[in-house]
Amino acid sequence: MGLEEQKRILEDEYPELARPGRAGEKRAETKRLPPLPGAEKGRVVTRFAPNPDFAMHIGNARPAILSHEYAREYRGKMILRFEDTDPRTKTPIKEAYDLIREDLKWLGVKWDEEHVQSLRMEFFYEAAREALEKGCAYIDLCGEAGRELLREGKYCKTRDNSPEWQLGEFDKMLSGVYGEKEAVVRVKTDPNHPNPSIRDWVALRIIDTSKTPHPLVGDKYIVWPTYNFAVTVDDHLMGVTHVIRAKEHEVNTEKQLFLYKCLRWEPPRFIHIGRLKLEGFILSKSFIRKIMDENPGKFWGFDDPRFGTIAGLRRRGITPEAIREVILHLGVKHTEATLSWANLASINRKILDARSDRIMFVESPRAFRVSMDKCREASIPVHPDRPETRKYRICPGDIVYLDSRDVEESPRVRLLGLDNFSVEKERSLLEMIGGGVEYARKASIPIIQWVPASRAVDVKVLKPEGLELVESRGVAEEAIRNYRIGDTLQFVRYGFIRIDKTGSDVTVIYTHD
RNA sequence: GCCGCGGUAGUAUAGCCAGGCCAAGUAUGCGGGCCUUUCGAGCCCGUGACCCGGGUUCAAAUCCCGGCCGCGGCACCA
Repeated sequence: MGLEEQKRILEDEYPELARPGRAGEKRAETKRLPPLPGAEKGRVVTRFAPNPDFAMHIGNARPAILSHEYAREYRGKMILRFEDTDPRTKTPIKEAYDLIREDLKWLGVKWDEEHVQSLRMEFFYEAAREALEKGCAYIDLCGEAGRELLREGKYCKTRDNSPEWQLGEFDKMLSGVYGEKEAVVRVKTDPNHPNPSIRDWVALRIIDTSKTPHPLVGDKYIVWPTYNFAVTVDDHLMGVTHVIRAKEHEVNTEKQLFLYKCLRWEPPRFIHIGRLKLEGFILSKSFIRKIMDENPGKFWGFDDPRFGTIAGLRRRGITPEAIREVILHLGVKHTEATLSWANLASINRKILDARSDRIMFVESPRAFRVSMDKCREASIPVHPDRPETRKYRICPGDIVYLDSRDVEESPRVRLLGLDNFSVEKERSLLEMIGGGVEYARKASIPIIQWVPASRAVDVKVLKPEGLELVESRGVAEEAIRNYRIGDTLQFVRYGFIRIDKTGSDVTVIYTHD
């Protein structure tokens, strides 16, 4: 069926669809998120609560983007809260606070409020006193034995002491009377709960910050809230209505509900989503740390394009729009999802296509002398959707570079924007045969990219493949110098790339085809 | 081992709560075609799935039970 016929049928049968549309418009109608349970317009408060001990990866981006999207959809607000209450085993990294802020901004996630838990310690102490006073929590002075007792469904006898005693002991904890592991605040749940970790879970513990100082507050505090306690208190204090977090928190939700109930706080709605993996990429913090340690010099840092970190994807040329679209498409499903690279690349390609200028790049270049009757001007479109072109004056005897594979595959080629030639490999000669683009089409002569030798720039292409970075070299039109680090381009018939380094030669990272 | 959650095409997702309009929609992938001075984009056509077994019902992807498989959790981590 010819195009005209297709158009006619479309217009006859579906006139409402026949209006010319652009790719962007189609994407605008991306699927909507399912409604938030119990949400009221203007009263939704969500939060994204990362631990600043590492850069963000695409898995963390999921709750961040969903929290933002829902807040926006319901005209509510979103809170960014750094959960840095463990200076001992998950020590926060000072730089990570900014890295996360940067990544979020880049992803288009805008937050309305920001808090840092290590700067809110008084609130946690206050809440602890309230819990102690109301009999929702107690001080466990049994040390290691306390945990053992709970494992057997029993508990430390201090559980039954009066609120006055509890408050008194809490002050002693704060003033440094007890060392690590000697005293701990527990929330009363059910000492016989089938899940032992839920039995009277720990709300605050002592961390000797003279040994393991906190990057923000040093050794100012020794009594630190645990994740579950800090989260519950802050979600309540900040009026969070909807918590969207990974499903590894399901048990935590159950723990937290005991506190909400005892303190008569209204709990938010909890939505648990599955973890997200990206095909062919490593996301795990610990694994990234490990391979970086084991292979000094091999990786570039958090933003290595071989990692599934936000910074890595950015450096590779993935757009925030594509990440957002993919994540919204995933929705709030409970199951684990493995994002296929092909899918991400496809969405990204459509976005990049519109905004990436075209440059001719030749991999493994081979020089050919042009043989023709007179000088000619070649016009290379900067972008197929726009009229601008780059002009090259090519004269008999000039040298051009062609991809050696292209000349292997065909005895005749059309140099894009110039003319048709027959290839004489032995003499490294291109003999003009003319005939225009119509002839090239009809005769199935491949239209290939080429680079004038007099105006070629050396280019190094780095292609991430698993844990390797495959390097190849070639030449590109000198027009590549018009672009800066961070710009994306399409190398004609090669793929999309992002400029990573400029200098005497140019280093680019291969994004995808 | 113990607790919890889930299983729709190669991948991802819609539908499941409120059973029929679902011989299952969409994206991507794959095959074919159109268009095009790129093997890109766009357009058209095609391909391909309800984990298995029982039950309830006039009717089940949807509800119930069992099995299998997958995932999460079982910290004084977040």
